[in-house]
Amino acid sequence: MEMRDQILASAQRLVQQRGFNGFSYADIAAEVGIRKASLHHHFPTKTDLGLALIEVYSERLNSVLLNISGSSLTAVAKLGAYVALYRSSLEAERMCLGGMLASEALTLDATMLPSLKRFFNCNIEWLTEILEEGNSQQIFVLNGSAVNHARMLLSALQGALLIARATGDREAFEQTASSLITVLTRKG
Amino acid sequence: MEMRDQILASAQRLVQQRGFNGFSYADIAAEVGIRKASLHHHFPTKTDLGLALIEVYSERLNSVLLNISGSSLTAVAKLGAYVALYRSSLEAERMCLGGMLASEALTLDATMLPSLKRFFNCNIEWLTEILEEGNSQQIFVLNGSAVNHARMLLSALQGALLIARATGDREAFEQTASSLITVLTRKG
DNA sequence: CATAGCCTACCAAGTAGTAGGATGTCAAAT
DNA sequence: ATTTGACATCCTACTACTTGGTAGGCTATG
Repeated sequence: MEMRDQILASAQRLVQQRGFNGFSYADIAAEVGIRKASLHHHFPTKTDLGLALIEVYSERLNSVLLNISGSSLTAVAKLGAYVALYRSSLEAERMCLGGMLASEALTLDATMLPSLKRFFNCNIEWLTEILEEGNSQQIFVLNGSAVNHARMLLSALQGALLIARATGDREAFEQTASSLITVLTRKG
Repeated sequence: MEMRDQILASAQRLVQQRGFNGFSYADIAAEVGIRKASLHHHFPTKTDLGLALIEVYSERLNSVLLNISGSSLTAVAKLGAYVALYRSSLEAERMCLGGMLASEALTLDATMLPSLKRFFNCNIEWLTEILEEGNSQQIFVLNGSAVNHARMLLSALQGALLIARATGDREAFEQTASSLITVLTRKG
């Protein structure tokens, strides 16, 4: 199972940096040191590989999110930890895997779309929890529903990562991220 | 010049829907009804085509934005008109051209990146103007600087479009968009 | 003996891009 | 007014390369 994980790690990096249409089996083969044909033994089609990538990525994210939400951090700090995930993507010049695949949605095999949708839903559900937690403790000042704020946060972070990665303006990402928190926590 | 415009229109649609790495000269050729080789007469390389696309797209956007900011609409309504641009992209199943290219930034010829960066700067500058206008009229309640709010708006709309297009959840886009306006206009 | 994992060798289709020729248009020189 | 030449636009035909994927064989491990 070692090789399978190497392949997944390489493919994940390639998708996050170059997109699903921006790399080939040859790229992975060169990186992990086996032949192209051998890759097809582990993942018969590129769609199989894509599905596995979303699954692994979602699982790993879920476990990280559970760690954060189960911690003793304040709601604000939990949100900060979530933001930090995007920051480290940016530092590695990687887009979020979900966001990258989302941009290519119309070119993907349709079987990948439900998994992708589930990925975003998980993010929103987790954010909603944290927002409700912070709201009930009067740490956050929500106007609309928590789920709407969650959607806003997710969208803004995906967009900020998207743009900062392309422009190379890391400072813009930081400003956007802290504005997002400020907006939630300010007393009117 | 008719053919050149047809090519640009076709290519723009293809980039917005499928990404710069998601279409080929053959796709355009089939759509506009000339041969692949003839396309190279108008745009010798795909990078030339990409540069022209950003330029045309930016110019058209700038003229739309000038119309909005020069109108007698309230600042909130001007923002609403900006949001409407994203909404119509979503309805056409298109990503913003800039956002799409941003996701593929690491695979693009580096000569395209400065134009792309300029595109995002134009958006932020325009949004900053509108926010300052609304702030001085006490229509908006800004916490941080106008430019930070502008970045947040741009990021959130790009992200909302990205996600809604992939999940097919148009309602999520609307909720996000109206949350963004609410956050700006609420009195604490 | 079966199967997992890898290999060489191959395939059909698609990629951006080039060479060179046909046709037309338009402006300057005759 | 007509010829000439430059240039624009398109074409057929092609190249060199990459793409995802397959066929079938080798070897080691259970």
